[in-house]
Amino acid sequence: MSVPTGQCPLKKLGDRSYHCTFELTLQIIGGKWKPMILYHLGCDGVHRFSELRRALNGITQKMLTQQLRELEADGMVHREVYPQVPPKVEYSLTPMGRTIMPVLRQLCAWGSEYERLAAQQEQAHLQAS
Amino acid sequence: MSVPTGQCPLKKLGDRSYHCTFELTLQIIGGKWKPMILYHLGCDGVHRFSELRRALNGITQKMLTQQLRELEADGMVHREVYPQVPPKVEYSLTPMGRTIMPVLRQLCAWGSEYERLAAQQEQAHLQAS
DNA sequence: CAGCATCCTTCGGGATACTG
DNA sequence: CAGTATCCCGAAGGATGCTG
Repeated sequence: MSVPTGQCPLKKLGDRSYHCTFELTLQIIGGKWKPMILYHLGCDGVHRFSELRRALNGITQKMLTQQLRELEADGMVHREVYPQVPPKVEYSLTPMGRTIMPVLRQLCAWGSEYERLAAQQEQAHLQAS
Repeated sequence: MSVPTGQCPLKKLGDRSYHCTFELTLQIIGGKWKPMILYHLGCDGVHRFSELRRALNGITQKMLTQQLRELEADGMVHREVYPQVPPKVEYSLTPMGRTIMPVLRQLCAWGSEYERLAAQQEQAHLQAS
């Protein structure tokens, strides 16, 4: 596994460049909204645009479109357009997209554990005062 | 494990609020620099401020300070100040901070796999044209 | 060396209006 | 419904100078 140091040679993949695979990962699934988008698509399956928007809680239409297009370009998300009126578009994870789910679940599990420990400490702190 | 939907009730932990533990995780270790900072501290151990800055490749002093303070406040990073001239400050992961490393390694491994598959496809595309 | 304070710029992203 | 297309603001973050 590549170790992420600034000293690594710059790699290229398509029009993207990065120093290590960790950085590559962050470029693909990092940012403010992408992890949540992927998580929703992974947990609940296929989603329409407006469903995703409601689920994301606070994301604007512009941002959601933008992030989905980037995920699509990176082969993580599939966009299915139904040629009908009114329009219907469904988003889902590609096979590649599905491979990130175990890691996202781990992140979520880590959060649960952190929550548990932090709550304990908060409790202890209250008792001390 | 909590499912991340906007419909969940808002939870509180300290002065932080979130809808699910996945969101909590992102608040703690998400953002442009934090994953890389944690990864460096986790892989290479203790780091001085200037070492980290060099390793991070492009981060400004202001950002590095800011991110380190937030990680410290969240119990992920330990800051050891040596009272001497010139000053020396060393950063390392706390026990809590170390618990995130397996997940970060998974993210890195995922990137390697993505890189491999994407490179294959790029190759196939070149041959076709 | 490891910061803090300040100023200043960029651009992420919100609001709004319009379309196939 | 699922988008584009603009306009525009404000916070994120860069540059610089100073200090214990």
